[in-house]
Amino acid sequence: MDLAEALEKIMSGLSSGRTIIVVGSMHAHYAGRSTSWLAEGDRLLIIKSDKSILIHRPTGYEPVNWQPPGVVINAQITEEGLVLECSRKSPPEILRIVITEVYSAESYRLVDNGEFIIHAREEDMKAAIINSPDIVEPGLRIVETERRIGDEYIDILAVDSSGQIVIIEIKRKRATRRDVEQIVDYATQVEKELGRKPRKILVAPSISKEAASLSMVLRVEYKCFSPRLAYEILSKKKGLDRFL
Amino acid sequence: MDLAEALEKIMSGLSSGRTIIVVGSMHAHYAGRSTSWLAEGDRLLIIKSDKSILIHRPTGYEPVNWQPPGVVINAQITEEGLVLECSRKSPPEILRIVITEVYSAESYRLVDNGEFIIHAREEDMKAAIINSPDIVEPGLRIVETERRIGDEYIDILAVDSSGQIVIIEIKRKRATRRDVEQIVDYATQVEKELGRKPRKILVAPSISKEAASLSMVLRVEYKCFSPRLAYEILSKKKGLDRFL
DNA sequence: CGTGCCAGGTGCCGT
DNA sequence: ACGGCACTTGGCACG
Repeated sequence: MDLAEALEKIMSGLSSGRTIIVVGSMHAHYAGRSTSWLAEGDRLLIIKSDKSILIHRPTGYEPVNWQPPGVVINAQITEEGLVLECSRKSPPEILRIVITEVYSAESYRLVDNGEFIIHAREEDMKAAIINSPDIVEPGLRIVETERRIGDEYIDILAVDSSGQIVIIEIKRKRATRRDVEQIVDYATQVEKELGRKPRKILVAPSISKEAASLSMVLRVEYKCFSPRLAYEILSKKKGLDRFL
Repeated sequence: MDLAEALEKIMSGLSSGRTIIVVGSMHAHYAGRSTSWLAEGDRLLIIKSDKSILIHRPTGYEPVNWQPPGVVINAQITEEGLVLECSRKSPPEILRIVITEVYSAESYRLVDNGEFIIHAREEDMKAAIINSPDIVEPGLRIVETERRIGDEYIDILAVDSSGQIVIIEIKRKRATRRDVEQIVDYATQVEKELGRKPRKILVAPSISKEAASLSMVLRVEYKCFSPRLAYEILSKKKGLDRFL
């Protein structure tokens, strides 16, 4: 396809809020939070209807260059080729794309109001524990969630059957040494604020060897629980609720 | 476009290692590390030549659903529509895409050997400091980089003009409370291992108010330095080297 | 393979 | 705007 023709497709697509797909050979330069050069090659350029921009190579998950939604786009043909300058003010950054050959350039009016539901995340683990604290320990009572201590947040604050304060930190993946350190830091903050030494329970599907030995030293308890199991429990409960 | 025609485009594209772009109405279900449902809507489906898969909505940077490179793809037409089952074993997960309407389906043989160079990252800050330790403090001598302490890594280990050990932790962005805690943790490890209390210097373009007050308490020093400045210094040095 | 850590991370939510 | 934090984070380097 001709560069001039492609420019027209892009301009009309931009003005009508369509999603534009250009397949072609291009190079790009980015300057902003970082600085990058992308040499010539065949790529997929996507300009979405919210003016977010993606340059995808023919492999891999990530775009090689991009701009977030809402950039200002300036398009023109120069002796270099079809030049797109995509810039924004905060943070100040610019992506300059030079398209030298166009294999395809089309725009589409895409209507997407489809709901997106995601489960089996940390949020589900939290919900399941709030719903049934016994998952962590029999007799546990939830006091507060997302409690702010200083600048940080504690997933769940609870009280055990003997009346002692319990800090619960939830991780959806294998708990690391850092996670153990984090909950200890929370405990220090809580003790400073409430004047009582809390118990510390790390809830995660597994725990690394290093984290396990550190947790012994720092008196952090570990309870095995997974996002998948949490989701199953919640689904079952929801199913029952429908019956009752 | 007809679903059967689109299926043929996809199959031939897959067998010849092309990058496939389908624009159409679809819904999807993902199960694996998490679980998600995506209701019907207009989207952009990309199957790259390495068999990575991306479903992009008409807005935003991120794909709504995806699969990393190397999945096994099964495509067929059922009464639901054009069904793509993309699965992999480790971790076990599957993305099931049902395309009900196709606006466009094309495949392209993309050749992309273009180099990608990126600068002004943490790596550049480290390189600049190793090259000219005076940036951090006059008289500083680098001892070791990426020193492993336990399971963790210290960016730079150095010795100051008075012979005291210095731990340097580099951050490309504003230093947070957590960064201060991290370097203190490193210092504890170093003291345990080397038997001497090290100085702790946090190098970052800026520091949050909370982090600054915490650094006072925990005796963490702060030195202002940015990835951009590091990159400029390195570029200048490289330019000089060419002359000498 | 797991383990740690950076990333132009992005996105969400809160002050 | 800054701050904290999860994410199917992805990506890389290293033991």
